[in-house]
Parts: sequence; structure tokens; C-alpha cells
Amino acid sequence: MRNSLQRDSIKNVVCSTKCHPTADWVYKEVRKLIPNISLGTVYRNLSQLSDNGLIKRIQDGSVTRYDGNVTAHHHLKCYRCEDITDININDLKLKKIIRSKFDFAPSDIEITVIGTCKKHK
Amino acid sequence: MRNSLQRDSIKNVVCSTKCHPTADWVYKEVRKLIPNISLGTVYRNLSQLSDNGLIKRIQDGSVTRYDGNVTAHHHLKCYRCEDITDININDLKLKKIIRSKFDFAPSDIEITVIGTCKKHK
DNA sequence: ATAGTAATAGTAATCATTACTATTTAAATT
DNA sequence: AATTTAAATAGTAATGATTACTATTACTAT
Repeated sequence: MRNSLQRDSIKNVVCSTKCHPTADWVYKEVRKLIPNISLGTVYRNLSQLSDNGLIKRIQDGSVTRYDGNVTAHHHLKCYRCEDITDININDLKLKKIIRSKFDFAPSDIEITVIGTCKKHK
Repeated sequence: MRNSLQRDSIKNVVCSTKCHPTADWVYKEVRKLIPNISLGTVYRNLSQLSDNGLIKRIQDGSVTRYDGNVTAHHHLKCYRCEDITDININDLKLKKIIRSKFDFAPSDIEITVIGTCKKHK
């Protein structure tokens, strides 16, 4: 993977927000820095960056979002404000149960909790 | 919601498989019974059925799948065979942690475990 | 400096899903 | 049983997100 200003900017945009942006949001932000960047370039680089583990791809219903937080974590999604928040949950016990009870070797666990956040209770 | 042969057939197709079918798969199956059914009818009814809690909508990456199992459950997804299996996990403790630690009122928890199933270990 | 090739901009194509519309049909009412 | 009403349908067009294509540009190894 060769250096490019476009990819650096895309990575920076994703990594300097906690809003779990969509490709389109990233496109609009990056255009402030590189006005003639192509939408295809944004998609290609978001894929490439997540394939290489430099950012994370997360699925929010049918829309794909990206996350600069690449450490293992899970998500809270408030259905009132639509905000997605990163949380840390110890899932070692869960992994153990999956292995023993279901004879399944887990490589990744995705936990999304839908509900109402403190701002909207 | 009025009776219709189309909707009944769609519901039957979804409920008599464990393969978590996509809209297109359902369309192909239902066409064996109703050859001139419209794809739009399949989409509309799948939405309607899941909005009314008669089937479940599940998100598999960017593709939407449907599940005739409407009881609370979670999923194992083998990345070798792509199979999705329903599992029961007691998530009461997790809900408690979410409430107390993150001050978040969970209404639904989605757990997807990605890994390799017993057939492919 | 040059060569080789990855990356880009711009655009077209794809694919899943939704919207539209004239017609059909379930089922409530007479 | 005939009539009415609105929900549902088939067929098709439109949408929106993502991917593919291609000529050109620009990293980087030699």
C-alpha cells in the first residue's frame, strides 16, 4: 500500500471523530481538504483501510459505517438519537460458552445493544 | 392486514427453512408456487411481516435476511460455509451491566459470533 | 532520470430496495 | 347475492449505495 494524500486524509477524518461516519459523510468532510476527490476514491480507501485493520467497518442496519477505534469493543445504539457509542465488555466468558456449548471457534464477537441512552430516558 | 395468498406463501417459505433467506431467495422459492408473483410484493410483505413481528429481519453484512424464529435469540456465523445458526444465550447479566455501567436502557441485544463451525474446524 | 505500477478522477454500471400506478381482490355492508 | 371500499397486487420505473472501468497521474524502487 503506497502513500497517498487522499488515503491519509480519509484515515484522519475517520480517526478524528467518534460519530461512526458513513462513506458519504467522509466524502463531504474530505472534500473540504481535497475539493476534487472522487467518491470512488473514498469508497476504495475505506475498504482498503478496513481490510488492512487501520479502521473498522461496522454495519448499522443496512448502512455501512466506519470507526477509527480498532481495539476490540462493542456498541450501544440509542434509537432516539441514533447515536452509536463504543463500549468495552468483557466477552471472555461468552467466548468460552460458545466454544464448549456450541462447538464453534469464535474469531470475532459483535454485540450491539439497542435502547435508550441517558440523554433520552 | 388483510389475507392474501402471496403473504401466506411468503411467510410459509421463511418459516419452513433455517437458512435465514434473503428477499431474492424467498422470491425464487415463492415463484415455484405463484409463478407471476412480483418481486415488489415479496419485499413489501417481508417488511410488513417483520414490522408485525411475524418474522424477524436480520442484517448479515450489507444484506438483509429473514428468520422465521421470532423468539429472542442470537447468531453464529461461520465464515467458511457462511451458514448462520440460531443460538440461545442468557443475556440477562449483560443487560444488567449495560444498565448500571453505561446508564443505558437496553430494549434489544444483538450478538453475532463470527468464527468457524464444527464442520470446518 | 526512468520505469513500473499503484492510485486517482470522472463516469458508467450494478444491485438491492423502494416508489408508482392501473388493476385486482378480500371482506364489510347493504 | 350484489355492491362498495380500501388493501394488495403485478409490472415497471426510480432511487441510492456501492462497485467497475479507463485514461491519466504520481509514488517509489532502481
